[in-house]
Amino acid sequence: MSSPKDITIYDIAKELHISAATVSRGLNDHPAIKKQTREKIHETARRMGYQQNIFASNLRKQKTNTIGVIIPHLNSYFTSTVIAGIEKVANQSGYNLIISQSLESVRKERSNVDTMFNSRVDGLLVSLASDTEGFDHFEFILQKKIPLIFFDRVVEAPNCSSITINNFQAGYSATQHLLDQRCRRIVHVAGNLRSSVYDGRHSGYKQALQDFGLDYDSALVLFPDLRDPDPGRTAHDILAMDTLPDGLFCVSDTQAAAIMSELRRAGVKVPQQIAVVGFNNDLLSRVVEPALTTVYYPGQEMGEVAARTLIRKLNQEEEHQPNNIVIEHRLIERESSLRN
Amino acid sequence: MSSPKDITIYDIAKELHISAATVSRGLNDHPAIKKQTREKIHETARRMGYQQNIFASNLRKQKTNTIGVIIPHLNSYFTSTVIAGIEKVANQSGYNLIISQSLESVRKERSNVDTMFNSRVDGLLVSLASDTEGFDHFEFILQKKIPLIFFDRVVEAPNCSSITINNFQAGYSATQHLLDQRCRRIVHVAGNLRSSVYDGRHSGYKQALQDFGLDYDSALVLFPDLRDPDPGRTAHDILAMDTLPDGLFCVSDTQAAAIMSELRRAGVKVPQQIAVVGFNNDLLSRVVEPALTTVYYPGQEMGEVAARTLIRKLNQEEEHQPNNIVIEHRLIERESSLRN
DNA sequence: TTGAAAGCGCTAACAA
DNA sequence: TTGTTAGCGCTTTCAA
Repeated sequence: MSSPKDITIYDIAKELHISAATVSRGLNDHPAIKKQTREKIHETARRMGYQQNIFASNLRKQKTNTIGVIIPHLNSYFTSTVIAGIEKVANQSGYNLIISQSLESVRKERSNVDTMFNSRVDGLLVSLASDTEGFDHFEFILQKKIPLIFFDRVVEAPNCSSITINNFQAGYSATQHLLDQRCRRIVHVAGNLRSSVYDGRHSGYKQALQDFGLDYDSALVLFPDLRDPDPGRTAHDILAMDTLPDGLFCVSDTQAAAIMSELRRAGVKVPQQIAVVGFNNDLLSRVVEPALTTVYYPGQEMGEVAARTLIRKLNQEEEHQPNNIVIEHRLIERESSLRN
Repeated sequence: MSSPKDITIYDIAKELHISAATVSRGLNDHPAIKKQTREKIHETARRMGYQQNIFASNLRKQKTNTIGVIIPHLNSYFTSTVIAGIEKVANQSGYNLIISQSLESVRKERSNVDTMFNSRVDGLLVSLASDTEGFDHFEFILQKKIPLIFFDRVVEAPNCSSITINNFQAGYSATQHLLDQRCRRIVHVAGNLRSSVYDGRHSGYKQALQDFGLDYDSALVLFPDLRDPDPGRTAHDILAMDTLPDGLFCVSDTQAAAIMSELRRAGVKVPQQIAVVGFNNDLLSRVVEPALTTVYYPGQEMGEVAARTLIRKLNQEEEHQPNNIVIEHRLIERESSLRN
């Protein structure tokens, strides 16, 4: 774990002919310690190369100053901005992070929760795997009174706050945008409807059609496997439809971009024949051709809000009224859907 | 940190009328414990909802079973495959991970190293920020005898193994490929030359030109800020050149894709007028149009090898002969550079 | 303003 | 095969 002999507070105490308790207080800037003593302690600690032993401290304090973060995938622009936001707030408040990915699998998620628990995280920030159903693998976390907050992909749970966008509204306005562009046969490339975000977007799609007086046609809703997406097949499915659709609303930019690229390879004109809307404002949405219309929502802010909410709860700053915080989203119109 | 009263080995011991030491041994499957006792211990532990207190264990064992990983950015396909590889091997061997990003800044990297040290990681896996020069902020890690291994973006350091690809060769063959495609005026969009990977790729580019009998022209080598890339400006710089180049070798796919998209927007034909080669085989390299020729190297494997090497060292399985492991790379030819 | 002392939960040397 | 015991390094109560 480290070199033969680490410096402890006892070494400092001996050096200064004071007690270890005083050294401990001095290092933690306890107000009862004389300023002069405190400074001497700090200086000696620095000189001797002292490093606190967090384990001893944690063991004693019954607190780890660590926040666990469980996310479906590291591998996206959105996720990495969320984490940057969490990290920023956490570091400001003296918390460390343990991050792990569920890779969209409940099984892995379950084991992640266990690991987090064993690491005695003070609190947990979770965005669910897309095939997670139910809440049972979090029950014991709540029983142990470990604060738990969901973000983005959430689940209704007693006593848990959540940070989301209004996915229904986002799906609604994405679809409405396509309708405004004179699309009448709109394919929705959906995600697992067990997942709150995909369910919301799908419902929004449905409602927008209905409000426009169009029938919902389940043949137009596709469910590719998000864990192992094969945009080639999805594109193929679309091309094989009796009547080609004229609009495409995908739950992610990566899906949208990949499918769009396949469609164009097959000679389909975007947006003239098929207008395309993605989701997330991923980096690639600006790079593909045509640039993707997409729904933007601020990952960094979502991360910051989630972390701040958790830390407030950890500090008991307020009665833990669990509440649902909704972050703003925005449709960004680009060439992939503009037909005028 | 958890509910009022956690179950400890003493509770189990009392329940079974045996000693805490026996419980500890039983839980750790110590061979000296009778099978029957061991099973009884495990079962009681499960029944009572026992969870090990890692801090007490770490404190006692002077070992954390944790590996620290410092990387420039979470936000790329390559990085996330590397981490998946590290995670796989680490979990198999019972190690946990602490991950943090330097965001391409030495300052943040330095503080990450400190945090890792304070968390008493058993070993450290590092890919350097692009502006890192020198090695001083790792000195104390080595002094404390914490095994340190670099991967991808490495630095010459005493007693440290490293896992890389041959960036010189990769840069060489990317450039050679462009020369084969009849490019004679090849722009290199480089990275900070302090960084091993970018330096290697740049040298390879240089050497390939020279071997082909072309002069190296520093006006053709651009250095965009990787932390805040503005491909618009880089593209603009290229378009403003007296003679337009006919080839483009970028140190990353994201750069290549973004610049290519700008160039095409300005009416440049790719690959006919300018052939483009990227690096990393990022997800987007297959999605952009035309698909990007790129250099592939296996992130997952790099991660696995790095983790395996570190764990071997931690287990002292072999004399720590520091060595340089080189992973294979491969040029993937796609439409963005094929002019025939 | 400081010190003495107990104990957080676990592991391992030594003893039986 | 199991138990006794000490101690990892720190914080905090109580006392001075």
